[in-house]
Amino acid sequence: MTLKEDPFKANFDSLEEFADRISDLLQCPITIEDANHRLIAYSAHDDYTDPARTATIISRRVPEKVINSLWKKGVIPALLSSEEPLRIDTISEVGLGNRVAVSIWKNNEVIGFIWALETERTLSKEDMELLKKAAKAAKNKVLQLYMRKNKREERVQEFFWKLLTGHIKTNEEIKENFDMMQIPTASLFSVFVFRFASDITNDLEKQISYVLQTTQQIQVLLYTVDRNDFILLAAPKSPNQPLYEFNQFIASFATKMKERFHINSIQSSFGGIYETFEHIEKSYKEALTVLSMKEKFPEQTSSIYGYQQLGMYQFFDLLLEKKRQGEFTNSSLAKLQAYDDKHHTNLIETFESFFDHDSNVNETAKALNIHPNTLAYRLKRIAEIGEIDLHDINQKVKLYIDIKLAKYEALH
Amino acid sequence: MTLKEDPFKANFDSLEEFADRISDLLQCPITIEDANHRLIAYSAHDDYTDPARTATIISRRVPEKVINSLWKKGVIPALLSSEEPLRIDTISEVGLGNRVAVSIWKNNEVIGFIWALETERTLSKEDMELLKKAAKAAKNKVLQLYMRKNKREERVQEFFWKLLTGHIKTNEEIKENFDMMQIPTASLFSVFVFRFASDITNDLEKQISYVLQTTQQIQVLLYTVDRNDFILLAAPKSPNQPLYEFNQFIASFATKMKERFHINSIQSSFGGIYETFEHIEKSYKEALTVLSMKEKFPEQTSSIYGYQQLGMYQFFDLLLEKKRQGEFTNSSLAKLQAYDDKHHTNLIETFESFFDHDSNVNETAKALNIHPNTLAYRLKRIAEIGEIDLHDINQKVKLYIDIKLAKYEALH
DNA sequence: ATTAGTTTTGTGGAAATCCACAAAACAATG
DNA sequence: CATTGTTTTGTGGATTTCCACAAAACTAAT
Repeated sequence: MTLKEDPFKANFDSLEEFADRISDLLQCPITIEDANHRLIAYSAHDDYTDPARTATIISRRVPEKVINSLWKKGVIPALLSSEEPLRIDTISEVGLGNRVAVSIWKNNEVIGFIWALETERTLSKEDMELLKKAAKAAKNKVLQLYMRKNKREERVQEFFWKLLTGHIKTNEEIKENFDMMQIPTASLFSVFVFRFASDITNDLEKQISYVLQTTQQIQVLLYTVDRNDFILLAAPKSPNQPLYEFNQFIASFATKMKERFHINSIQSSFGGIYETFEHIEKSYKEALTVLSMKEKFPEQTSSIYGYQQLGMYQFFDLLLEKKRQGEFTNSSLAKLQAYDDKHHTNLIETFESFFDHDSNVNETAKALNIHPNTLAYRLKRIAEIGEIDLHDINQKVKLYIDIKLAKYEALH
Repeated sequence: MTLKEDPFKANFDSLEEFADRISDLLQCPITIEDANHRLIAYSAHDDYTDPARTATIISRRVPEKVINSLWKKGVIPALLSSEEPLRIDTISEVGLGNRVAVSIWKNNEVIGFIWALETERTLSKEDMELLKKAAKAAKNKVLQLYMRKNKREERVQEFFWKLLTGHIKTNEEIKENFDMMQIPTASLFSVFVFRFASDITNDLEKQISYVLQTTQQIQVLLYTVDRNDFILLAAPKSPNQPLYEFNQFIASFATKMKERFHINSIQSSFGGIYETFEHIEKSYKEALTVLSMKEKFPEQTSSIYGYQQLGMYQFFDLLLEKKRQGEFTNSSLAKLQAYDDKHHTNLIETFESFFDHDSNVNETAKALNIHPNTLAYRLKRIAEIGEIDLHDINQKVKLYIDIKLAKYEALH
């Protein structure tokens, strides 16, 4: 095979050099990414590049909206299932001009992509063939990067577990490690847990990792896997609305996993949002608490992900313990329960739902499929039978908590 | 002194005999009571007696409404301050006909009363003198009764303390003791604690005891004193509305102590209402909890006496403990607090009051002396600053509890 | 099947709450 | 002292809630 037949036979010092070589041959700007769409290398001395490429180079990763759009158009799935180069037409919404892409393979796995922008000229069939060869030639270089990353990854994982289990106590020590491993630090962070239906396989881990790496809604600091839990330390992009950002992230994570990999039924949560790293263990535990509560109160907590949002459920374990010791007997609840049992009524459920719906008569009636007047009548009955004053928030809160607690106890 | 001059010089086997003797001499029905208006003896073979006397004999105590009325008219205070016989005109509301009364004294203390009904005839001045002598002669007999009672009282007190401190465990053993000491048992009961401003003196104890003995709103089973606490085991008259009865009793106890003995500022409470005697210790502890909560949350708990009514405050000690361990951090509260501190606003107080008033805008505005619109504005601000959803009852309850808890912690 | 008691649904008008907007008061700042 | 941002008060009208009463449906027991 002559150099003309395989122009990438030569050795290259760096991937940058390699990118320049392709660029020279094809006469168009070249970008090389890893499997997670992080920039590995790009050709220099290009006259024109489209906004998407510029943004990619600046932030050293492909912008999320571009990735999203490529998924939606089916580009990435196609690249992941074939070694053939693929032409992508302009997607002007995300600043993407015409281009050709090819995936870089190692065994049966995609480990990167090469992009060629068709700014000045359109690639011919031969050019496409050349690009395919380039992808094959790039394999080893990209793989080396991967290996190095993996080794580092192992050390980082060990460190993360130490943090999660509270084996590193002082903030200085933690910061030192962060610096040493070149993990970015953040002023605010929280631990996320994504619980999958079954144990997380290597493939699944890669897919999750892919979604995380390409998500730019949050800043990923560290992550690891524990059986069917995917554990993540992450920081918000801006410190103003961390809660909102985190919730957004969880929602989009779920939809992405579903749309792209057909994985549903992920239970997600995150712990408290803290400023100092000593609280990582705490945040992790809190995230686990949220998951356990979501299991026990699916309806109530369906839209709750953060420990903050867990509200009063935060101390249910504590209360349950005392309840078990026979502490909090509630005669109102006992009376209502007795009445419900005897007359097959739903007074307790009615009260619970009413309180759940912020004491809004109409909403509650709708939720229970009853007439608002029926609700009013039942409430009057509840006050009579349970001997409670429905204007006394204290009694109401107590009854509400006791109802939830009884449910919780039944499930536990 | 001849028998004619002092016709009571002779010995009498019983107080009944003594009552008959007075009755013979004065030609009218005679009733002898102890200091607590319990019937000690009464003359037989009387043709006519008024309804008040009949009721007294039947129930072996003067009906409460009669006592109340006698206090109101100033009769009892007069009898307690003078040895002279006193004529009382008909009080038809309570079925009391014309009569003459005299108190029985021992040293400087009244230990009983003699009542002479003027059914057939009106007593002359000489008759009144005779009655006074009778009162003097009755002293020793009545005193003997007292002594016997006191001895029994001591044993009973010891027993009660064992119950309060949980030193008698089994229900059978407790019942046995109750029977042995001839204390009436009841199907429902609770422990009351009345806390006075200073240590309870002998005099005060007698006054309290007097009010208790003459109260017929509840059934007094046992009582004792612990420094400035008066501890009482009592049962409701009927098992239907124990809560209501107990609350009524506490209110009337307070007014009576105030009106009759000018003692205000009694803190009252009662524990859980139970059916089996093993729970006496628990009920006592609960009553103490109520008092401690009343001390810490005077406004919120001013109309609360029963442990039941304490509602969510029941588990505040528990929560505080966890809070101390740094468990429940509430970033919403923290943010609101920071804002309040910086801008000298009252967001937290506003929210607290709003929740206290069952989310009623008008009431809250009135309580805070602000315009309802101001309240609406503040609530909007609270939602923004604290990042909480004011339609989410869970978050609201949590914030509310955290606010109260912070107050509680500050006080403790 | 009848009946008494309880529960649910329907109706209409009084009362209250909610909402958007404007105006005024206030505090902090340079 | 003028400016700026925040907070409070005022107003009018749309909307919702509340309440009392009547009617209908349902349940359990005779």
